Amino acid sequence: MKNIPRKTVERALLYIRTLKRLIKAKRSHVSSKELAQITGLTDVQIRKDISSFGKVGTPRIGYKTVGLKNILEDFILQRNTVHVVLFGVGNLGSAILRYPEFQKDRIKIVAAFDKDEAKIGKKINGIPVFAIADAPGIIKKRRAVIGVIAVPREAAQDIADTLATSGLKGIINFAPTSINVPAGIPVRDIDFTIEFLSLYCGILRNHH
Amino acid sequence: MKNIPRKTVERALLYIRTLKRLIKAKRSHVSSKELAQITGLTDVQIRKDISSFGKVGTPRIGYKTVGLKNILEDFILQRNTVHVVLFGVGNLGSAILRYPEFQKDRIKIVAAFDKDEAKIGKKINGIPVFAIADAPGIIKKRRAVIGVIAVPREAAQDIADTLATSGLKGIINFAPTSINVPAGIPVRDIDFTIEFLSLYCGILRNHH
DNA sequence: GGATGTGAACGACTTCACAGCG
DNA sequence: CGCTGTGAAGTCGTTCACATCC
Repeated sequence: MKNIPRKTVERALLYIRTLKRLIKAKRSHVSSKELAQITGLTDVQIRKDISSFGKVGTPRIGYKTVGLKNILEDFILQRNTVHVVLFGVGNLGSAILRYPEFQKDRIKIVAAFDKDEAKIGKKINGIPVFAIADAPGIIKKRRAVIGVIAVPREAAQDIADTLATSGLKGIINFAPTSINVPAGIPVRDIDFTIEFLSLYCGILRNHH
Repeated sequence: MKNIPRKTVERALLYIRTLKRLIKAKRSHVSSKELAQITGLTDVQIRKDISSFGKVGTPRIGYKTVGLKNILEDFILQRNTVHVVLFGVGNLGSAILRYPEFQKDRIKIVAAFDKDEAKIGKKINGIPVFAIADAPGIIKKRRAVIGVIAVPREAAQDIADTLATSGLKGIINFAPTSINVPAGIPVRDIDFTIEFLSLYCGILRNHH
């Protein structure tokens, strides 16, 4: 099988989620057109995406919901559970620790870290909070793969340095700043300010 | 001036943020190369982006930090403050209400809404919480432009319908589901699960 | 006939190579 | 020279048109 483009992977995760819902609703088949309606994409795009995983649909009938879900999950996620650690148990960090959708999707936050003595030793939503100095050991012991940065901007780079040397394979960065990490460790920035402002710019442009 | 591509706009917001920091550090000029280092982009990309706003740099010297910041802000944001309303004062919603970076960047959350009677009438970080039924009136009175959906998945579509008929011009959707809105209202999905899993997929792929 | 699957055209964005200028 | 600015080439992703199959 060829290399799947990143965008296709992202949409595939969306298809998996949609298929789960359809399966729960006892639907045995679904067409690309219906998937398009639900996801807000086009039917061609969906067929193109799915075709990268092989010929799995049947003309005139569509895709088997269960079969397609399994194919996508096997190929994309390999049925693993993703172990995650989080840095920064502030407002945003706590909200992430309590985010209810992760368990359903094989994401497990296995530890949190903060510099605040008052928080260390506590549990939030069952997840223990440790001192930052303990991070490397716990990351290895709990087989964490992804690190989440939810600390204030000023502290982000320090944390990123810690992460990079602890064996984590990827970073989600909520801090509103670019962080420097060694090549080979992918970073996903989730920057609320940028999202809000760029949406606003788009609105301004459309109204001339 | 031509139409600025969306990606360029997003990066321009990043440049503005970086320039502010440089200005605070009393730097009068900066080269595309240095901006590239700080932001993690390439210098060519930065010159290309900036050139869409006119010829503002001087060869051999670089860009004037203050001048460039003003040009970008004027063109992109038009020096407005963006008024935002938020739906869903749960863990994530509360964290967004308390997010400290918004004020610095001309984003102002002017009201929040929740269906929970216990929360209505309270203030969080100075932002009042109202009943959802009050949304259309308050959105108009406070000139809100963007609505944020931070409610559970099941409630997201209902809220989206409310938003669309209240005169809001754009939506930020944190709920892990696609929402249907009338054409002409742009939606930005910020989907934690998708971000985590697609990062993980990329990691899996790179390690074969 | 009505759906999937796909090479080809198209479009958007990035990178390259180099012109221009202080 | 060193840095900006930019047309051209290249890359990536989407859309189209149509062949294919039950």
